[in-house]
Amino acid sequence: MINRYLKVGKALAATIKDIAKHTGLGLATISSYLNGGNVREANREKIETAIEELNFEVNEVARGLKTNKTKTIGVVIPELNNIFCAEIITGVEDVLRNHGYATIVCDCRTDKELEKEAVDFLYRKRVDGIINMPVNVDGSHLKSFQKSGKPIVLIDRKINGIDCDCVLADNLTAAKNAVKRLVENGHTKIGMIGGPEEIFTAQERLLGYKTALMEAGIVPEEKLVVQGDYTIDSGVRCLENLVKQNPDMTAVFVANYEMTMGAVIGINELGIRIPEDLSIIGFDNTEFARACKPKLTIVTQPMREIAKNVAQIILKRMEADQRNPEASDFQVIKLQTDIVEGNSVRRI
Amino acid sequence: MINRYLKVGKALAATIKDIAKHTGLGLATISSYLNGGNVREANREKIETAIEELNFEVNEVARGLKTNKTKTIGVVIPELNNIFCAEIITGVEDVLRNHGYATIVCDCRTDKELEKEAVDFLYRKRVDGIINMPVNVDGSHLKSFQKSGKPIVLIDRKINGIDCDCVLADNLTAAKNAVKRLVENGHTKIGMIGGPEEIFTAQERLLGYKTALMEAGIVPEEKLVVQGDYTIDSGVRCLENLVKQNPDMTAVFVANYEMTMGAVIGINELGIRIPEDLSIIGFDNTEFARACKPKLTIVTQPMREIAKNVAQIILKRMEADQRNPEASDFQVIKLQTDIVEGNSVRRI
DNA sequence: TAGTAAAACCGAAACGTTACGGATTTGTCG
DNA sequence: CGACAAATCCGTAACGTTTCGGTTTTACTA
Repeated sequence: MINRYLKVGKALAATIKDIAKHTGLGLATISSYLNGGNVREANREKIETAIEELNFEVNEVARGLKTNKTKTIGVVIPELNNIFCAEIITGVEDVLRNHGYATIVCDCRTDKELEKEAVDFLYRKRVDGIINMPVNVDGSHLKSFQKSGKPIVLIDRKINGIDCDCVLADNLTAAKNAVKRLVENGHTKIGMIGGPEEIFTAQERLLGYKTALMEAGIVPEEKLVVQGDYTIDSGVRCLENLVKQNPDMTAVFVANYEMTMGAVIGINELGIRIPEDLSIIGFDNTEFARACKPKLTIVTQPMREIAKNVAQIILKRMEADQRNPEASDFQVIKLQTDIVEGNSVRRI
Repeated sequence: MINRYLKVGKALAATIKDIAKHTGLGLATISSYLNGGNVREANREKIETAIEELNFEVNEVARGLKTNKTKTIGVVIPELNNIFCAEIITGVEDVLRNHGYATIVCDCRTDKELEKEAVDFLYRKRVDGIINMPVNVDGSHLKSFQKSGKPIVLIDRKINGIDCDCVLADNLTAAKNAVKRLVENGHTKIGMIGGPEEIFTAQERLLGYKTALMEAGIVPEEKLVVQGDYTIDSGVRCLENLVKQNPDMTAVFVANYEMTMGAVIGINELGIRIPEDLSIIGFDNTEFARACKPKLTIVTQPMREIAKNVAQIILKRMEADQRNPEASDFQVIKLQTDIVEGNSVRRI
C-alpha cells in the first residue's frame, strides 16, 4: 500500500541490473562498459540500445558510495554577491564540471561560525576536496577536514597553520604600483582605504602602500590610513572619515572592489569632483570603472587566471592522492595584477 | 600492499558499525538515535561519547543511496556573474542550507546545449530538485528530469510546456511604471533597450513600455526600440544605435542591470550628459545606481524575496511529493517591483 | 510479585554500484 | 584442427546507511 504510493510519479529509474537483465549480460560487464572497459562490439550495441530504451543514467550516489569519491567539491566563500567571489566560482565551476565534478557553493556571510559549519557540512557530504577563501584566518575550521586526507586549496588568503596549496594575486606589488602611480603624478598626501587587518591580503596591500610611499621618500601618516571591512557601506564611511580628517589629501587608494564603489558613492554624495578635487585608484571590476564618470583608474586582479589555477591544482591533487598520498610540496601561486588606465588621477 | 597505500593518509572514517561495536549496541539503535529516535538515557550517553571519540560523521552518500534522497538541489542559471543570478543564489542557498540541503550551482553561460547538459548532470547526481532560470524557453531540457517526479521551480521566466512552479517579478507593471514616470516628466520620445525577444520577461517589459506609452496617447515607434542580449556590451551598442537613429530622443528605459551599466558607459563615452541631454531609467542594482553621477533612477526587483519564495516552494514540494505525489496546482508567484528615485530624469 | 503494554532494541536485507578472482570465449598460429 | 594466450565475461562481496519485523527490556498496574 505504502509502496504503491511511493512508486506513483516515479519513473522507477533503471539500474545497471535492468540493463543486465535486458541484454542477458552480467552486472560486471555493464559496469565495465560504463567505465570505459572493453566489450565485444555486439554486446556494446546491445548495451547501448538497452540504455537508450530504458533511459538509464548511472546513479552517481551509489557509485560514490562504492568508490569513496563523490566527484563533488565544495567551495566556501565569504560572500557570493561579491564580484571577486562570483567570478572565481564561475571560473572554477566551469573547469570542474568539464571534468565531471559538481561544485557545491557555501556562502558563509563572512561569519566564522558559518564557515566552520559549512566545512563540516561539506565533510558530511563527502566532497572530494574543498576550495576556500577563508574568513577565519587561524584555519581551525579546516583542521578536521584536512585529517580526511582530502585536498584543500585556498584562495586569496594564505593561512599559516594549514598545509595546502594557495592561489592569490601579488597584492603587495599591486598596491605598490598603484600608489607609485599616484606619487608619479605628484601626489604626496595619499589616503588609503584598506581592509580588515587580520586578513592577509589586506596586510599585503597596506604594506604595498607604505612601501611605495617610503620608496618615494614620503613618510606614511597614521591618519591617512583607514580600515574598512570590504563592504560598500564601509567604503562610503571610510571615505567620509578620510576626507574629514585630511582636508589636504589629494588622492586616495582603495583596496577592494566593494569599497571602491562605496568610495565613489561617498565622493559623489559629498559633491567632490574626480579628479579635480581628489584623485582615486580603485580595485577590481573594470566594468564598473568604465561606467564611472570620469572613468576610474583601477588595479585589476586576474580573476579568471586565479580560478583556472585553483581548479587545476585541486584536480591534480585529487588525481594524485591515490597513488602518492605522502604530503608533497604545497605551492603558493602568486599572480600578477594589472592597472587599467582611466581619468581619475590628476597630475599636480 | 595496495590496500596499505590506500589507507595511508586517510583518517579511515568511523562508520555506524564502529559506533555499534564501541558501545555494544546494535546497528539499528545507532541509526535510530541519529535520526532522532528514542534511546535510553544511558545508551544515549554511550553513543554520544563514542561519536565524540571516534569523531564520527554520518556518511550522507550512503544515506542518500538508501533513502533515495540526496538532500541536494541543483540550480541552473545563465550567468553567475550577473548580479541578479548571484543574488538569487545567495538567498536560495542560505535558506536551503539551513534546512540541510546543499546547492549545486551550474552556470550554463547562456548556452542551451550547456543548459541541457547541466540538467542531465544534475539528474545523474540525483539531486532532489532543480531550480532553473531557463535559457531555453521551450523547456525541452527539463522534460526528462521532470519524469523522475522531482520538483522543478523556475525563476524569472515562465515556460509553457512545463508543469511547475514559477517565481518572478511583475515585469509588465515594472516597465509600465518606469515609462509612465518618464511620460509624467514630459517625455514623449522615449527609447527602450530591451532584452532578447524570445525571453518571457523581455516580452513583458516591452509590453509594459508600449502600454505606458499608449495609455498616455503616444504611439510607440519601431525605431525607438532596440534589442540587446542582456550583456554590458550589448547595452553600450544599443545605446549608441538608439542615439544615432533618434536625435530627438529625450529619455531611455533600459530593461536589465547589465545593459543599464552598458548604457551608462555608452552615454559617458559619447559625452552625453544625464539628465540634461538624456534622461534614463535603468534596472536592478541599487548600489550601482547610487554610485553613478548623477544617481540613477532605477526599477528594482525584490531579489531577496524572489529567492526566499523559490527556496520555500521547492522545500514544500520536496516534503509533499512523498505523501501526495499527484500533481497539484502549480503556482506562479508574481512579486511587485519598486522604483528607487535618483536624479537621472529631467522634467521637460 | 505476576502480568502486561509500551518502549527500546536487534539482525538481516536491501539501495545501486564497483572490484576481485576465476571462468569462459575468442582469435591466432603451427 | 588443436592448443594457448589474450580478451571478455561473470558471480559475489563489499561500501555505510535505513527499515522491516520481531525480540527483549522497562515501567506500570493489580
